[in-house]
Amino acid sequence: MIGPDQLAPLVRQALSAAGLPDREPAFERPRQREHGDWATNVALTLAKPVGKPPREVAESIVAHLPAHDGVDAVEVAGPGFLNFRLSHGAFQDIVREAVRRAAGWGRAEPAQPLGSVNVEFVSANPTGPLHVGAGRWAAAGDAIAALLDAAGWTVTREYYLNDAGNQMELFAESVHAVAQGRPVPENGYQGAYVSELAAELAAAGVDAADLGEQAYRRTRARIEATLERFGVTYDVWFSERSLHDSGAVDRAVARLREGGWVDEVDGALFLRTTELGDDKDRVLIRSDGRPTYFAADCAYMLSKAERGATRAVYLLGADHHGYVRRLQAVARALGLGEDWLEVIIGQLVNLYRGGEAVRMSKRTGEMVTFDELIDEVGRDAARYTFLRTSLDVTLDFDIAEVVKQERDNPVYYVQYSHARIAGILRTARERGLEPGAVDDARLELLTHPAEEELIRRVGAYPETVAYAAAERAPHKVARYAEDLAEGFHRFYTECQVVGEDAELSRARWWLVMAAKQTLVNALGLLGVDSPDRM
RNA sequence: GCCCGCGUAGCUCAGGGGAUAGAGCGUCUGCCUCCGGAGCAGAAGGCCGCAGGUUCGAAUCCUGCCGCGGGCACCA
Repeated sequence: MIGPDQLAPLVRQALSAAGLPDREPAFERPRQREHGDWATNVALTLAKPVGKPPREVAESIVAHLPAHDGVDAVEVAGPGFLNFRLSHGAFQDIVREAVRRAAGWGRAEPAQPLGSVNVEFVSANPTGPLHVGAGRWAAAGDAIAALLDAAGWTVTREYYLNDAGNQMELFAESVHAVAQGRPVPENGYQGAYVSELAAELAAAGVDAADLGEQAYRRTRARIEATLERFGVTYDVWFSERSLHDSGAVDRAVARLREGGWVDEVDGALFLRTTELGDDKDRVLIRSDGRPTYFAADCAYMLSKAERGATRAVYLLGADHHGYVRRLQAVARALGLGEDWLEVIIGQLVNLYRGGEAVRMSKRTGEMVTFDELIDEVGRDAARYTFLRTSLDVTLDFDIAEVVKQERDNPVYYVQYSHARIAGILRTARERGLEPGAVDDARLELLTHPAEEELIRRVGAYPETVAYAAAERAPHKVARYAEDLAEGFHRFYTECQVVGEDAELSRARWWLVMAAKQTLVNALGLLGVDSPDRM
């Protein structure tokens, strides 16, 4: 693969030979095809310090640039860009490498493991079925975890179960009340789910004393089943209750106290988070002696570190962004290091049905469940719709729209390109094409513009994965997949794979294999299937 | 009031300080003797919210303003 890592040293040699000041050149993929495969603006940045016109600087760099097998031509263009055109040999290498590395194509190969990252996402309270908003965190958390894995991290996917505390008690009381025909308590949980649950438990002959616990277990099992159905598999389901039961909360509080971060005011224990960037101090232990949810959060964070995480990613909805400062404060108070904690805030999902807003309240029970969404639009379309948009943007999800465009959804555009390739391979087999080994294929025959463009897009895959991982931005993979699919569809329209010329057929067979592998890998990061038929 | 995010085509959204700002949907025009037309080619459609600033160069970075969404508990 020829990229900035290979080109930068050449440019620096040229700078030195031309008597220009040394500088690390920045490279970019030009938007316009005529501008080549890679471009750098070094000449523009050097023009002023050197006191020469940018194009003149650019010319002198080109004049001193060492030759390289992978580079065919270097041109000065526009205000003073250096445009690099890769050689056909470099293009052939892309096809061979994609095929050879197969499932590993696009994965980083760091010399040292990057470390162990804990990715926590969804973590919705087990007091009812997951609603549609949780779907965004399920899709995004899973994809970010996959991206970090591809970047070279050892990844743990984790769900934090809030199975202790007030909301849990309120939930149990609500189920009790409904079961006994009483009105649910103030701010309690109501709606169809709670009634159905109460009826189910009664039918199963569950003892009244056990009602709350059984309600929790069933709800938790349902959440697990929904996520499983969505294709999200967690490594760890972590119980908040276990933190209290094991004394982890007490240990965390003790540790914070030893660190000198704790004050007692009016009988309550406060963590002095203001000194650590928060806007007010936070209560750890209430004046009645009960620990807060926040105390459990501290213990939970400590637990992640003690279980070996060298980094922890918290994926939170924008409705929790007020937590960020206090979480950062806790990480500092626990001495976990500057980069240990990473909070990703995702904007919320607005749900519509035919342009009509759908409210999502768990307590009143008025909502569309995540399960219903999967039923209506399907797993792949749901995942893809969640992942196609940046997490920084509030997502308007119109169920009717996504259902209506079942054929126009971009996910099918991408999947269709894969199915088409699978179809080509079937045809090739039927017609007796023997592709041979990729190393024996005459890839130099792939000179059609549509072929070169497809190879170029396949070749952009590893840098896309690296960038998407660094930015924690799964949507960049989705957008890339659409570009790749487009490149394939254009190639398909212009070039026949299985044809008269056996050598050309073999070469194209391997090109199409490289594209197929790249589609599978990219969609795999997003948790979307690559079907052979649609 | 303070904090976070967002204002880009009719709609939903990409856009990594660069060269002529893109895609899907919608609208309009073409393309199936040929490996899958869930496709391809083309057209129309833009004060990149507004105003300053930094820069050789700003949709992109900084400041202010306007608009939209979210958050500011001894709740979780």
